Amino acid sequence: MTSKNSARGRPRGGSTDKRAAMLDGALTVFARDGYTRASIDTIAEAAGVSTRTIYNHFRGKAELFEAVIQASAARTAQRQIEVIDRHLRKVTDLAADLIEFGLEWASPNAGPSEHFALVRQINAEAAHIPEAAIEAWQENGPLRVRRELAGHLRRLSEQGLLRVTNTDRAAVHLLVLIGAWNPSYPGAEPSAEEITEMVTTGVHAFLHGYVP
Amino acid sequence: MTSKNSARGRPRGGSTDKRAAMLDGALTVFARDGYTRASIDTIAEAAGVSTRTIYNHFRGKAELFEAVIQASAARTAQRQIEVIDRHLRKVTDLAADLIEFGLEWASPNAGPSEHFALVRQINAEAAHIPEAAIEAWQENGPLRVRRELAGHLRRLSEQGLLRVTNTDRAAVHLLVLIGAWNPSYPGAEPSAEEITEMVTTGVHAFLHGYVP
DNA sequence: GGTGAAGTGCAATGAGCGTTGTATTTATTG
DNA sequence: CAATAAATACAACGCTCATTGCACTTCACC
Repeated sequence: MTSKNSARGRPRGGSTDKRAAMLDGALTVFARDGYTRASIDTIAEAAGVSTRTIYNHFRGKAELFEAVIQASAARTAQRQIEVIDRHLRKVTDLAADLIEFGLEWASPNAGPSEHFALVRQINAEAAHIPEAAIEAWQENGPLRVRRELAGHLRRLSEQGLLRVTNTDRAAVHLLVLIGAWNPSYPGAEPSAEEITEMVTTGVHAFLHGYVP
Repeated sequence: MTSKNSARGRPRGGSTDKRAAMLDGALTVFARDGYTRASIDTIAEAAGVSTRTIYNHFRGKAELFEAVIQASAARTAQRQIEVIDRHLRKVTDLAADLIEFGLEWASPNAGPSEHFALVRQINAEAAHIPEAAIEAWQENGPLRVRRELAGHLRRLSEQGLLRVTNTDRAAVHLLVLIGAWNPSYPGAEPSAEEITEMVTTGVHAFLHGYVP
């Protein structure tokens, strides 16, 4: 959401939601331009704050970047876990429920697409990010989500609906299958029909495989 | 150094393998540091040439980057297609052959790991690369490889060993399954045992799925 | 041996950017 | 209203880096 100060005026004075605005603006710029290309001036403008305020809240660009990573990962993981629980808590028709889950999972409104652009930046920049920050991000983000999904798969397996030995591996397989679409070029967003086709074929492959 | 004269247009004064050296060095630096962070001086040092020579061969940093992308994609696609054909031309035991294919596919000696680091850089930088360059890369690289794999899957389907309706989709599914491992953090290379487990479970999921 | 293109070393230019200091302005609080 | 903390505008420093020009060297080939 945009803060009370975003468009044209000059925000002044003491308010503490500046931090959220800075994290939001920095997410936008870091996701689009990457760490090195993103400039503090651009981030400050996107956040509606002055560059000096950024340095009053964070020790520097690197610390801001790590804060953005943690914040975006936590928020996205939260939303993704909600999607997982909503569709897999009570399963009546396994294939249908998995497809509905996949559709909401792959639809862009589930999580901000900026977050996934940021993930691409992290994957590219991983060698220049402190290992502790990477591990914290993995733990509070992808790994946490994956464990949640793995738990549901284990339960479904105990109910006899699935045959899973390695639940973590199965969770990874399901996630990559419902997210596997052929991009004409990176950055192109799939259409609604492409998402539907991707999810249905992915779920079908996850359930039955390709052997007759 | 070894002076190698090829039949291609030969320059008068110096040796022509300077260009290959520049592309190699630039690949190393671009893959590790990314486009923005990589400096021309670092690339020149890695290639064993002077910075001025780089500007005598390429109009600038951007053109060098695009040349590196095309060269690395073409070379890697060539090797990957060889791996595909070698293992899938004659299939005796489908599961065993797919596993052997996946093992060589996922082993780092198949293609230089620098190439995949470069791909991560491309995915992150895609918004700042001319669309024509992205499309050329896709066409001569990933899409070409994927079509080759899809052709084999179609043949196997016609032989009754597989049941594939959308061959391109199936190729994507196979590739993501044999490459789906849980990274503790990006950049960590999987061990030989982890690769084996990843490939075998991936092939098994591709063939049979997770439903009893 | 001479020639000319390719390669090299050096220096300089110019722009962009992270970061900091300082004086000023605003909003909150007692 | 006064005091205080937060936010801002402005300017400056220092550094990195892409790019270019120029003189010089090297090497293949006539």
